[in-house]
Amino acid sequence: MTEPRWLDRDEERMWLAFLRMRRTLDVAIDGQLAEAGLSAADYDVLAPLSESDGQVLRVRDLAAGIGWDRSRIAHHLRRMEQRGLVARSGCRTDGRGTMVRLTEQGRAMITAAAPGHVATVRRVLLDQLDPDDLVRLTAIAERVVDVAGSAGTARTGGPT
Amino acid sequence: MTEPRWLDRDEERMWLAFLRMRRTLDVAIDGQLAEAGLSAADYDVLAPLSESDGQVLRVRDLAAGIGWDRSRIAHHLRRMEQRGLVARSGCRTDGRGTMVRLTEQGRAMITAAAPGHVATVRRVLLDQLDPDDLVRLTAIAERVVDVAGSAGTARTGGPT
DNA sequence: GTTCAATTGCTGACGTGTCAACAACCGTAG
DNA sequence: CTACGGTTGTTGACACGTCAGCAATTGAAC
Repeated sequence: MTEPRWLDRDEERMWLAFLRMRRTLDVAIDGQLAEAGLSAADYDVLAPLSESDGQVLRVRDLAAGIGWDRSRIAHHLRRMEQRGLVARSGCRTDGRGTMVRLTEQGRAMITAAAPGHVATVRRVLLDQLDPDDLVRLTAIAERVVDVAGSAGTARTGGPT
Repeated sequence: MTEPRWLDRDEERMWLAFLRMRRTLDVAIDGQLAEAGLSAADYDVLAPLSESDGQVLRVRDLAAGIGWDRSRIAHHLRRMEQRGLVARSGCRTDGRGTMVRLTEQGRAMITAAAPGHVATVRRVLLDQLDPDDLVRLTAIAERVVDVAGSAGTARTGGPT
């Protein structure tokens, strides 16, 4: 791999635009949520909780649902508990487990933030896509996830 | 805004796939750079330096080029300097300024990492796009950046 | 020259994410 | 029952990014 194939003009333009779009979306979404007193990570945690039965989930399942590792969610739940957004309690059926419950305040926060969040996603991204774009972008994203996922351990270019 | 328009099935599918694609790209790119001993932030700093005349840039210009604020780049340059990747020195023409120079080791690191980085970007994203996708995705990204950029201060939905 | 706002870079404090290590617990094999 | 590997959640250490505040310097106004 001494002489790689560098990006041509159009490829570099796409890549730079893609990186800038990511940053743009982050700024818009983080900013809107911040107005509601939440971070994007808070929203990731609160959304599944608010949609679950009894506003309660096991930490393991919550983490798996949003793709976080145990360490990250433990740290974040501790901080969210200190802020009064969630409450933790032991799991009755599994001594190892911990249940997370949405507090009344947490429910109020996510309820207040959700409409603006959806509106922001719509405004900055969805409104910029015509129906065909939507289909294309979905297909691209799913292809990227699938290919990189299945090739997670496997090697790619060179001789195996 | 008591009754927002929620995402329909296809919109939600696209948004979730988009978020997963972001994470997939991050994991792939961060992982490849980590094998070369660099973080994505390191790469952002080293790439412009390696392409500049004399491998030297003023901190202000470097920060502006990659879109970082002064605080972030000051912190990161301190850490990179401790690792021997860059060196700082005063600016001769402006007493406030600081010049950053790529060290020999820093040059070696970016040189070693760059081919794999480009190959990874190509493998996980570019190779998944046919020529029409490339054009579409570029247009979408640039549109998102432009719209959100020009609407940065302005308001959207409500009465102006 | 003096004054003053703007620029530039740095720092400390704080919240965050990752890594390695740990303790507690479960399920199963024996 | 005991032993043991796997699971679950937590913690401490560390790197990172943001924010507010600071000191030094510049350039322009006077």
